[in-house]
Amino acid sequence: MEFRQDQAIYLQIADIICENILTDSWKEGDRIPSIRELSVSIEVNPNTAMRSYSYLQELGIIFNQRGIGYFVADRARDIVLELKKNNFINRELPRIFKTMDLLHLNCDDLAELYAAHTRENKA
Amino acid sequence: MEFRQDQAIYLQIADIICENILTDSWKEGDRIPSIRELSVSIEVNPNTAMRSYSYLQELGIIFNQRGIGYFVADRARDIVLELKKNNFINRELPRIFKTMDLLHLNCDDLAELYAAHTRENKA
Amino acid sequence: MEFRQDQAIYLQIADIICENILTDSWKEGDRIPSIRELSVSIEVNPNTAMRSYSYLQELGIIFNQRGIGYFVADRARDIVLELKKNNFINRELPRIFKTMDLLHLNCDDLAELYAAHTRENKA
Amino acid sequence: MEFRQDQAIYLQIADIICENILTDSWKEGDRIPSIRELSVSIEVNPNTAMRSYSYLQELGIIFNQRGIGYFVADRARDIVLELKKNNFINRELPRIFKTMDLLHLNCDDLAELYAAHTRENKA
DNA sequence: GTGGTCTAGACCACC
DNA sequence: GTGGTCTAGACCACA
Repeated sequence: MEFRQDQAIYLQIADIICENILTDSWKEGDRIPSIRELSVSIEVNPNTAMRSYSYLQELGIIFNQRGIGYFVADRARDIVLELKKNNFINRELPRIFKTMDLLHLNCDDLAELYAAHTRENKA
Repeated sequence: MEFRQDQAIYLQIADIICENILTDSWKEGDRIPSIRELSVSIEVNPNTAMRSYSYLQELGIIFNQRGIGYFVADRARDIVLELKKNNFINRELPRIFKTMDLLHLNCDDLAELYAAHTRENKA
Repeated sequence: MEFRQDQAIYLQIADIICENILTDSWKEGDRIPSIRELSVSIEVNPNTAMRSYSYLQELGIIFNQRGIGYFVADRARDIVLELKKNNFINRELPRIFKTMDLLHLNCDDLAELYAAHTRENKA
Repeated sequence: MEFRQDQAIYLQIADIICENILTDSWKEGDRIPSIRELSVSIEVNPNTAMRSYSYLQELGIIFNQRGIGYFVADRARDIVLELKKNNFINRELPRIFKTMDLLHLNCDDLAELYAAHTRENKA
C-alpha cells in the first residue's frame, strides 16, 4: 500500500475507512479489521493503524468493544457525510473558487473538465 | 495576520505574494517589501519570510539585487499562472471530483453551494 | 447489560455481586447463578464471568462446591463491608476532597448537588 | 516523578496541567514547557508528554504555535472547571452516594471526615 | 530550537 | 485473540 507524502498516513487510513463506510462497503454495526490485521494488510506499524482508529473513535464513527475489536457506529454514515460536506463547503470550496477566479476559469469550464474526468473514469 | 494550520506558513505567504502578482497589485519589475518589512507587517519570524522569498526566487518569480531588495521578475505573471493552472488541474481537481462523487454533488450543486456560502459570508 | 469503559468488566460484575450481598438480596449460604447462567443473563463472555467469581473467591466472599455451584460465604457480608469501607476512606475520599477543593465545593454543596442530580434522574 | 498505576500516565500528566491552570500557576496565554522540557523534567518519554498535550489541545485547553510551543488557551480555566465539574457531578457523585448508602454513611459522617482531612492537611 | 510522525518492540490487562 | 500504553530512537519540516 502506498501513501501520499502530503498528509499523515494515519489520516489517509482514516479517510479510506470513511470512504468504505460512505460506499457501504463497511456497514453500520460491522466489525472492522483488528488493528493488527489492518497494519499487516496495509504494511504500516500497528501504532499508526491504532492512531487512525482512535481518531475515528473520537469522531464517533467507530467504537470499541473491549477485547473484541472495533465496529462501525450506528450513525457513522451520517457523521462522515456531515463532516466531509462541512469540510468541503467551508474549507475547500472557497479556495477552489478563489483559484478559479485567479485563473479566469468559470463554472462552465469546470463542468467541462468534470465531464472529461467522468469519461476518463468510465474508460 | 492569521494563518491556517494545514499548510506551512512560508507557503501561505508565497501564495499571497503570487496573488498580488496575478491581480497586478504588484507589477513586473516592482520592488517588493524587504524581508524585514514583510516580517514585521504580517508578524512572522524573519526566517519564515526569508524562506518564502527564497522559494519564490527558486521558481523564478522574484529576484534579488544585493543590497537593494527583491523585485518581481519579468515573466512572473506567466510563471505563476502556469504553476497555479497545472497544480489546480492535475492535483486539486481529481480530489475535488472524487469528493463530489462521494457526496453525490454535481456541478450545479457546486455553483449553488458557492452562492449560498458567499451570501452567508456577506451576512 | 451495559458496562462502563473505565473499569474492567469482571470488576464491575464483582461489584454488582457485592452489592447484592450487602443489600441482602443474596444471603450468606445462598447458591448464586452458575457461570454459564450469569454470562448468558448479562451477555458477557463466560471467561469474564469466571474471572469475577475467581476474584471473589480469592477474597473469601464466595466459595465453590465442585459440581454443584458457587455459594455466598459465611462472613461474606462483613468482608465486603470491610473492603468497601477501607477502599472508600483510604482511596476514594482523598481524591474526592481534592476535587472538591479545586472546584471550591464544600460539604453542603455536595448534598445539594446530589439532591439536584437525583431529581433530574427521576424526571 | 511517580505515577499511579490505575490510570494512564498521559492522563495523569494532563490532570496535573489542568490543576496548574485551575490554581492559576499557569495563566491563560502563558507558554507552557516544551514537550522535550516536560518529558525530561518528569522523566517520561517525549511521546507520552506529547500525547498529554495533544489530548489537552483537543479539549481546547491549550493550543500550539508552530515552531514556538504550546500555550494556555484563552478560556482554558473555564473549560477545565466545566469539565471537572460535569465529570464530578455526573460520574463520581452518583457512585459516591451509592457507596455511602451501602456503607450506611450519611452526609454528616462525610462532613466529619472532611473536617479531619482538612485538619491533617493544615498540619 | 519547536512539534509531528513513524517504526520497532515490549508489556500488560482483558475477553 | 483483542486493544492500550509506554519506551526508544529516528527523521522531517518548520520558526
